[in-house]
Amino acid sequence: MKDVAARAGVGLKTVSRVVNGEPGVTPDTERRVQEAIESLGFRRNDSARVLRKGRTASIGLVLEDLADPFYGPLSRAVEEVARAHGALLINGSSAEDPDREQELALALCARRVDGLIVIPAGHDHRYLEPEIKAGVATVFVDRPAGRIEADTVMSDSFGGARAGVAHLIAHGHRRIAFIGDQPRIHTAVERLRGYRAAMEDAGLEIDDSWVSLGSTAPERVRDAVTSILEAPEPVTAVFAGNNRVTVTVVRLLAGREEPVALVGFDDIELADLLGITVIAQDAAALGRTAAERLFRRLDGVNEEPAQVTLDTVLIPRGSGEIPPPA
Amino acid sequence: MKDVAARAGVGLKTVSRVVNGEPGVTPDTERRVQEAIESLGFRRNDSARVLRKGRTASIGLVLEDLADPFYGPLSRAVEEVARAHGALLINGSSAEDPDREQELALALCARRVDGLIVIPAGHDHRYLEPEIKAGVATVFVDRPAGRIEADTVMSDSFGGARAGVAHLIAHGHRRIAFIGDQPRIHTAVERLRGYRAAMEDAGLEIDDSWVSLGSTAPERVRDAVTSILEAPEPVTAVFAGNNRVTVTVVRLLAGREEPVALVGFDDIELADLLGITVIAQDAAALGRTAAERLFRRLDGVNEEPAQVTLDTVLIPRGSGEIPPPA
DNA sequence: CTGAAAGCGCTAACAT
DNA sequence: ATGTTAGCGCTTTCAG
Repeated sequence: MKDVAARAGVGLKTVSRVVNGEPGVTPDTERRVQEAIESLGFRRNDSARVLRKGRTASIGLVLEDLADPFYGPLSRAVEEVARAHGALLINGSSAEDPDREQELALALCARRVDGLIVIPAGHDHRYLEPEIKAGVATVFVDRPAGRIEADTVMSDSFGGARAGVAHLIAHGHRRIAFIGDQPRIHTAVERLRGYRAAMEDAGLEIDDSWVSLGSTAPERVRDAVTSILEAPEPVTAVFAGNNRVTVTVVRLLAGREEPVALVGFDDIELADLLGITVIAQDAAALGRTAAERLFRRLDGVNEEPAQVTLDTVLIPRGSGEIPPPA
Repeated sequence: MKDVAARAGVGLKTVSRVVNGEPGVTPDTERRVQEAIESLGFRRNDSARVLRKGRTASIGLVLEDLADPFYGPLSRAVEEVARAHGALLINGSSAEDPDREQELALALCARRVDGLIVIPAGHDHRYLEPEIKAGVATVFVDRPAGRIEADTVMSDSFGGARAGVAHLIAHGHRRIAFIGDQPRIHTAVERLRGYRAAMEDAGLEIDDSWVSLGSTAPERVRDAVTSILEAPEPVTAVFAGNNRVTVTVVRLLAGREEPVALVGFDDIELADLLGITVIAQDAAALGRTAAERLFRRLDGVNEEPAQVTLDTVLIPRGSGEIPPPA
């Protein structure tokens, strides 16, 4: 910038004005400055600008796994909103590890992102308190924040699971398994709660052996489902707690003789062709809503932290409408 | 930091040393400084650090669509490598728009990312020349750079498509359609070239009506496939140019009486269950290789820009082994 | 309309 | 082992 000023024969501030499109520069000087910029290949150093202005025009997104198809549309929606506000997106995966989540979130804060969208892996977010106090707008998505008050945007896991299980019950099932993610994950527990509620609504007893929470690794899910289906009095239907579980269960059921009904939480690509009935949540809406909340805060709106819950939709495609064997 | 120094009763540099884990500080003073840091809730401002050090410990990733499942594993692999090098990932989608690609890439450069990984949307990357000269390590992935010399990591689109089409021919097909992405996309053209080569290898003539390049929007693909299949002498097999095309074609073929063979470029989740034969590329390896190259450059290795090509794998699952009607 | 000087928070280089 | 000084490249403030 100094060089540009020298070359154009003007003061530093004038260059700054031109670069930022501020008023108060003669068209003529502006042209000279532009020429100098071109010929020097100058490009403003945003780091310095940030240091001075205090705002980075970037937001951080901490998610669980960049490669999980569920987060694709979510990230994209966040990006879209960020872009509309002239902000860039910095993101990383926590891999479901609370320490890594914290490390990432704090690294983003050290970069002075203006805001933070977090899909929590851990249950204690007090480490973010100083940052939030220091002005980093923060919104939690998909799962609630732990031990702090903060904006949260989630899907209705409880209601969705309840509706899904009720659907199976309506189709005649009485013995229904629930295979979910690890119990430390909030949505897993909520969905299990929904399952229990639906069973209770119908006056059905749950056998403990029908319920299995744990890693979504294919082997674990396979073992769980197999042992449930191979019991003396096997279940006739399975409710799968999320997209990864569903995929594994579908593979498993495909190899069996007797049909087993299935409803899965989360929609999956090509689920229509495979006839998989699902409870779909709108990942893009989740991201969009969170990002919009974030930028509203950045624009100075000062409301109480709120919990927003988005509805899920039951999409019947066949697997959930299979009746129990006669 | 100043405040911390004051509170701990030490000099500025001592605090800096503690914060950065540099040697030359008594355990005792270190403790005092740590206490001051804690009680003040201090966190280093990386913007200032960047300004001073010239390195941001962050890299930019410009891809085409954050939500495309193909880019999930790729981004994740890049993130993994970045993380191993202590760098953060800033990313954005070009939405296949060259102007947006440029805007994004330059915005990232203005943030002074150390390196840039670009999945090109455009064909002229001379706009990056000053940046590269200024030291921004740059690697192109999935498609080649336009009008500049640069590292490039790609899958073998030509060879993959050729093998896929040869597979169909080996199963008896003579009339094979090619449905691909827009002709301005390098991989689309390469795959078409592979198709032509395989046909020529087998001494087969191609009817122009069998080939259709264009948007991957479901409507466009549907129209293209329908018109090809409804011709007087329809094709007996389809080669789909990428994951999005494949998905639409599968949906379409599912609704038909007479079986049509299909091989698709790119693997898809659940393709195994649907029995879709594909040419799989290793998206994670693409990202990993690119990122590793990038960091090798950042570590000062100075080699000539190279073009790396990764092999694809044919995965037979049924759809590609359907023989033509007798 | 334009410019000079101060300083954002940090680190490198050089004292002490 | 610790402190002091200068300056990274920009914007803000205030003076011309």
